[in-house]
Formats: sequence, structure tokens, C-alpha cells
Amino acid sequence: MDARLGGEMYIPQLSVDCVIFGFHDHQLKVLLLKPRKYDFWTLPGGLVAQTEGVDEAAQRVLRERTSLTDIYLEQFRVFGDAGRATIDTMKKFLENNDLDVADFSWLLKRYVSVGYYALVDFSVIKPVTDRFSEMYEWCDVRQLPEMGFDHREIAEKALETLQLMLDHKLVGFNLLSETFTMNELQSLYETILNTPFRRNNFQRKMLNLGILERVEKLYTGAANKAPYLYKFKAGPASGN
Amino acid sequence: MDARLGGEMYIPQLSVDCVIFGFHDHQLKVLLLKPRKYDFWTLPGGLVAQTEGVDEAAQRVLRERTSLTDIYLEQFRVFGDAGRATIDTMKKFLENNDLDVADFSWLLKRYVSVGYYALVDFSVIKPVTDRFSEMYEWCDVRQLPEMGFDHREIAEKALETLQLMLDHKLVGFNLLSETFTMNELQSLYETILNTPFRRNNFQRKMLNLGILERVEKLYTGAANKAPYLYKFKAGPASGN
DNA sequence: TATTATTGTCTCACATTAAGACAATAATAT
DNA sequence: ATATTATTGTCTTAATGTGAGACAATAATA
Repeated sequence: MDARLGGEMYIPQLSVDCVIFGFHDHQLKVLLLKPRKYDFWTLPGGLVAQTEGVDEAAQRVLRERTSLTDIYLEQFRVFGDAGRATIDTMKKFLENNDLDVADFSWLLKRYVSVGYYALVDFSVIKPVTDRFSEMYEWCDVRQLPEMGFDHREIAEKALETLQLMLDHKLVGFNLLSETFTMNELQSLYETILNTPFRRNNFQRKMLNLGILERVEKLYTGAANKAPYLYKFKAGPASGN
Repeated sequence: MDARLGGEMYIPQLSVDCVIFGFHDHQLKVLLLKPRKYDFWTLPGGLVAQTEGVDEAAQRVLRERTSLTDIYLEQFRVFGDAGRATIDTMKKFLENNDLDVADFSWLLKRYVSVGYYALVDFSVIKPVTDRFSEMYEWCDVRQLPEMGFDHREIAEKALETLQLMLDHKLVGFNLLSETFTMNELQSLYETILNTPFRRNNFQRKMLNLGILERVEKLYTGAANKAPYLYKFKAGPASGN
């Protein structure tokens, strides 16, 4: 959203919401925004302009609301049962941002939202909030705070999709730094899928995929054998 | 769509389109409608009412346009890049149906469509077209005729999704009659996934799933051993 | 009664996976 | 120096799953 909000510029009653996943401290985190003067959190979301595709809209909205660019977003579901709660919330949102409700009656209708998710390197991403949000926070996707609209459901559904995709695509590597240890990779898989793996078998499986490149050793200063660092081998099949 | 079309009743610029799969004669078929006075085909689609959820809308639209009821529809993707072609097509559609373009200018905008797919028993389903369509037809999804809007892309994407889902969920059984032979089941899998399977190994795999119940023998009158008939065992995990 | 096309099942080789075992290593303690 | 310790990389064995061929059983026809 921006200051030029108007009934002509955007497709009415259609929004996009982004679930940005990051991995830190053995937790799968989601990037949340805190709207001004509210006591709940929301996903970065916004409207779809008339002149752009829905995928483009998701990119732009994420950029405008968090300053994140070049994030690979994957559409995963449409949420279309948002009830009256959404309308009341939106009305208060306008008031809280000193916008005249009369000018934006077209905003006060039931919304259909297209959900997108992305996987980012937590250690690199530095979001910057826009004027509608007073702060951002990375929250454990399994312990979300009070969420506005139906954003809790959207985040949970995004997690389900991520779990499904982790088997097929090799999507998980985007959540790690450039280089990582086998332990970090295992911890990531365990966190996302919420199941433990055997250290030896996990290592074999990952190495047999033929997509990891061993680069160097990581000397942590701990009293034990130093683990290798790996990186995702840039091959013909990128797997995203 | 119905005769009460009006800018207030529906969410503007948002539609649903249904890809109805049926299995017949070793082909995976899709139910297509032929709009009056056009030389292309379309998927059964329509608008989302203000008062209903998107999933509900898909159910209703399918019912209104084909008279099919109680079909389990699965949302699979949003198509939001429909270009100007859609607008021109829509204008002609209004003219061809004796509707005044001036009254429906709100329809002449870029559309975002939510795609749904369903699997039905070809031998049972008997569609009836509405007043916008002059006929329906079951077409091989791999040899679609000239399609309007971006409906070819929607149907192809639906097939991709179905192929992905066939591994996870046991979704395929909806495409067969109540009882079926192992051969029919194998043919269905081969058609959807477009790969041949070994008769013996396929049978073993399916039986080991523990979800098939052997009911009786099918005497075809052919000069060979009669195959068993199976049915989908209604268990705690239904597969849908 | 022999023939034929198909079906249901078995077997063997091979690949994949689960689980345990053990040597290698980098620090610390003695 | 040497032993100790926690962790890592890899190997081994058994169990399980899969690909491919073989064969008996069956229901009609010749």
C-alpha cells in the first residue's frame, strides 16, 4: 500500500500476503509486522495493482513493506473465507492511520488473499518497515503471537506446504548461509518436518544427492573433530 | 454467471475456473464447455459472489454451469497474468449473448482466476450445460482443442498438480467406478503419470497399501482367467 | 481334451534404508 | 607428552523395498 491509495489503481478486494521463512536458533521463524496502534501482528501484505501480475504484486508488496528485494516467492493458496472481522479490522486500520473511511469504502469489503511464501537467509536479511508498521519481528512459526485477519491460518498453511515441498524440491538450502555444516542442515530439516533423523543416515542421504560441495573445515574451538563446511553445488538442476 | 449479473453482487475481477477430470477409454479427459457463437472451448468458470467463500463459489459455479453437484474440488493455483486478450474476448462474449457492453464495463477488466480441479467417475457424471454454452465435451487433456482465455494453461497446470498429488494422496480412485479391476487401476495410473508400470509389481504395490478390498470376480466372457474386482476400502484414512 | 490369453503370485537379484559400531580429530585435563 | 572427551565421518549388517522374470491357475474356444 502507499499514499496514492485509490479505487482505480488496484484490483478491488484482492490482496497478497507473504509468509517469509527464516531459520535461526533451531527455530523456523516467520517475518511479522506490527501495525501502528494495534496489539496484533500481521504478515507483509498489500493490494494488487491493475497493471501488474499477481506474482509481480507479491514481489512489490514485499519490497514496499519490508524493503526486501529479489526474494523468490512461491504462491501456495488462496484464502477467501475472511469474514466480517476483516472488515472491522480494516476500518480501525484506516482510522488509526488518519485515513478517511469515506474515501476508502471500497476497501471495506470482504477480501480474497493470495498467499505466497519465501525462504530467506536469516543472517543476511535486514528488513525495514514502512509507515504502516511500527516494528517487525521474527517469530517462531509454531508459537505465533496474536495475529490479525486470518494471518495465523495463512502462516500455518504455508508451513504445511513447505513441509510437502521439502521432499520434492531441495528448497531448504535457501534458509541457510552460503556455507553450512551437516549438523545445521539436519537441524533445519528436523525443525521444518518436526521429526528427528539419524545423524549417519541423514549425512549419507544428503551426500548421495550429489548436490553438496565440501569446501573447508570449521574450527569452532570446541574439544572435538571439526565439521566440514558444505555449500549448495550450483548445478544444472538448481532445485531453487 | 446468471441473468442477474451486476457490479454489486460479485467480487470484481475475480473468477474461478474448474478443471473436471474424468477417465475413459484409456484417456484422461477434461470437461469443456463451448460458448455460444464461439469457435473455442472454455473450462466451466464464473464469478465469486460477495457473500460466499471462494471454495463455495467454485462449487456453485460448477453446479450452475454443468449441473454437477457434490463434487470435491481442490484449489491448486491462481492465474493472474491474463492479458488484454481476455478483455477483448469478454467484450465479444457480452455481444454474443445480447448483453449491453455499457452495463457491464466492470466486467471488461483484467481478471484473476482461481483454479480448481476435481476427479469424477466418468461413467456416472452427466453434465447439463447452461444458457451460455451450446454444448459440452470430454476432451483428452493431452490433446485439447482451441481454448479461450488462458484456459489451456490452467488445464495443463491442473494436470501437473494431479500428477504430483497422485504420489501423496490416494486421489486416483475417485476417477473409477465403485468397483474396478487391477488392470483399470493400472491403466489410470499409467495415463495420468504417462509412464508404463509392470503388471506384477504394480499389483503388489497397490495391495500392500492395504486400502483395497477384493469383492468378487468379473466374468467378462473372455477366454481367460477372470480378474478380481476391487473397491476402495473405506478406512480411517480416507485419502481425500 | 488341448489351446489360448490373461491373471495372481512367487522368486531372485539388486537397491535403499535403519541402526549400530568404530576410527579420526581437536580441544582439555593430567 | 599423554590420556580424556565430545563430536564427526564412515563403515557394516540386517531389514525392507523394487525391478524383472517365471509359472501355475483359470475361463473361454477349438
